[in-house]
Amino acid sequence: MSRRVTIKDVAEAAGVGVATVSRVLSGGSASPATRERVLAVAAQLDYRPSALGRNLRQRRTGAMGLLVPDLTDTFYGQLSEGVLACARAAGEPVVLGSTGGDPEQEAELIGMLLEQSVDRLIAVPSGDAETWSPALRAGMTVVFADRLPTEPAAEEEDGAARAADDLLLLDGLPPAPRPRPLDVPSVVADDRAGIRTAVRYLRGLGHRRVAFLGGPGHDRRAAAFREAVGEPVDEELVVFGTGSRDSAYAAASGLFQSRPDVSAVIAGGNVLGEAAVLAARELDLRVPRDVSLIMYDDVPWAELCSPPLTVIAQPGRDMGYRAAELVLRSGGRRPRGVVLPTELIVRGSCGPRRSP
Amino acid sequence: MSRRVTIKDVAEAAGVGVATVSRVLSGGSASPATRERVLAVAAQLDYRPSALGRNLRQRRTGAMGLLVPDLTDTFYGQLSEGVLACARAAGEPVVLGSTGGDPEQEAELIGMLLEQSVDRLIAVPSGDAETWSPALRAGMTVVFADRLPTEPAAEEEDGAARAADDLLLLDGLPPAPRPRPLDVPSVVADDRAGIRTAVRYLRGLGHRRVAFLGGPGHDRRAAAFREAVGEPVDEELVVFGTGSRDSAYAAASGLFQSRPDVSAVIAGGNVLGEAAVLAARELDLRVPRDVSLIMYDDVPWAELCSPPLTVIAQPGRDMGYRAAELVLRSGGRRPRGVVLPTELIVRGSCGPRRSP
DNA sequence: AAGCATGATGGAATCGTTTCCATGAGCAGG
DNA sequence: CCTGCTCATGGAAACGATTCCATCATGCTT
Repeated sequence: MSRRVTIKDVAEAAGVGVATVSRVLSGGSASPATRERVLAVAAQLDYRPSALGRNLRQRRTGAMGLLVPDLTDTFYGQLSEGVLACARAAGEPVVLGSTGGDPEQEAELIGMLLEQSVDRLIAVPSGDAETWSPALRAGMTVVFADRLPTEPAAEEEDGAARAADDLLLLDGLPPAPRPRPLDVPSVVADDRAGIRTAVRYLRGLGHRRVAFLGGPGHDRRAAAFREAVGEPVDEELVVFGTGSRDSAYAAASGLFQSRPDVSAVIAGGNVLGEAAVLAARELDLRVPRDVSLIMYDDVPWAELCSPPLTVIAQPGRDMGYRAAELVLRSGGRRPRGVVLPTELIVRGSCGPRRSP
Repeated sequence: MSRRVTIKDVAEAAGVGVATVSRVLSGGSASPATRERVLAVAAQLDYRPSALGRNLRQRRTGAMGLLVPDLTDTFYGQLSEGVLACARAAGEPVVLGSTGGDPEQEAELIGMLLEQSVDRLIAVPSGDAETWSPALRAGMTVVFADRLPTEPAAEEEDGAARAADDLLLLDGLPPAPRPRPLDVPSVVADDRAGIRTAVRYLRGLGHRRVAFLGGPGHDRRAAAFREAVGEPVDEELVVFGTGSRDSAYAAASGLFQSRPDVSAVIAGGNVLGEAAVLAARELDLRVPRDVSLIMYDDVPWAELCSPPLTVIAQPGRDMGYRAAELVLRSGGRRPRGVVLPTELIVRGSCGPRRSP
């Protein structure tokens, strides 16, 4: 097989120095005549610059990293598509990793990216600030999407509303700046508004016992839930799975069995929603007759369900795209956080509370 | 910020040459004393070898490429998870691209991977042999998953059964070897068996007019369908969408409207299945009373549908994992093609044909 | 004891690009 | 006509690893 065509070959064939070829190809200054000749020769030789040489010289990979918990989760599929779209537009490759929601795997993947000199990363974080400090210390430009790292046991200041507070609302006034543990931009959904709308909607249907079914990384949503419910919430009504489908199912099933008085459930993610539907069916609870259900993520199959699922839609694709934009525009000032709006899409999985 | 620790730093700190450090770190020979000292110094300095230098020297990226049509499609999410799992086990990064099912984008992404010197690629191909020849000419190790590239208008030899023929059946005798246009290993599902089982099952329920609803890359499945049906099949009953959800919906809706006599449909992928359910509902066709439905891919939400969908399950995750294994074991002899078994999972979307 | 084999070791070349710097040509102003 | 400036240009260094090869020490054989 023939050797790869290098810049040197082009230089020789065009009768110029390698420096000139490099300049022409990367838009530096050169006389029109030379430029044309070099371009012609390069095209004729089918020369493709090797990213390897460039990367080494510039001490960085062009690539951006992408870390998601699970590609099987449609929402992360959407988010990834957004990132990929933006990356393609920018001509950058994307190095993908799936953490399985496990901080340890996440840390390992971060190490791998570091070794690859990937210096831009979009992540749906699973670990805490400690997991992320190596990346930040190494000077990586990180943007979090969908979630923020769990805060390392910070003393509560004023309760639930805290975590969501210090983000620049997309179309609101910037709230008083308060230092965050990690100074990393993020792109997340407006969980407070989303959950509030959902809770109000359920309240309007007469539901008093509303439960929240969450997974890893849904702390902010749970907090928003507590806040929206207002009165001190029965903590038995906030249950968490660990991320796997099995554990989500167990959590949902456990909730339904231990608390038959809940008449409505908000699921913090589509995997949880799926589990809730399955668990309800298994326990002969009819949706929405016996229990109303609202789930996060407007995945395509929400409409196929029986009944079609009422959802809190968050723009997964946009989220990925904007996160990628943010990570690309690493120079200059950029907003600390972007909050994307959610939308309650009412379908058929919620009904009025039946009087017991 | 402090400079990156290089192999030279380690060498100096340990009082040895860089060559020795390199040898120690990559398992070459060295005296126990030196080895220990180097290791200690490296650990203390928190030295991480840069992939950049290594890659340039070895003229290849460690990374493996992964090209799928659409991450929003749960099946490709599963497949990707499989690839990622294997890659992680091998300690290799994965560069991801989403082609949108568009040969042009695919070609572009191949070019990008070539530029990155990614020399191992797992792909769900969208283009034909011509799209793929640059990659192969450049010496890339390619493994196709889920599909084979569309054959460039080869003259038919013996009709439908052809494409599926020259693959080494996983647990069968190797059929007579016949040259294929592209000599690329592949991992695909046993579509012939899968479709045959599905068709027989529907036949058993009394259905005579069975239609096939396909998308891009489902040619082999369509061929298997024609073969399974046996008698020369009404070509109006084999309809194709172009890959988008809209086009899938249009195809399904068109089929139902133009041919009210079809009593059962086999969808070649979960996006098509979804479209079929939606279209049927829109046209007030009840599943399975008015029309029976079998769809490819046992995605989690198949069970949530109303009624739960009978599916042809193919092991997406395994498919990805095995493809990755194949691409890693690029040295030595490896099977030309691996065919993974499918399984008909009967749920509730098929019923007996109603006498008209 | 001399010669030879073996194994550890370090210097230097190499990979393909970008970029710094020196050089030389061309041109305008004095 | 000379000086100084601009601009195109090419040589060479740098990036950080691997790997070839020469060197040297050690131990064993004859």
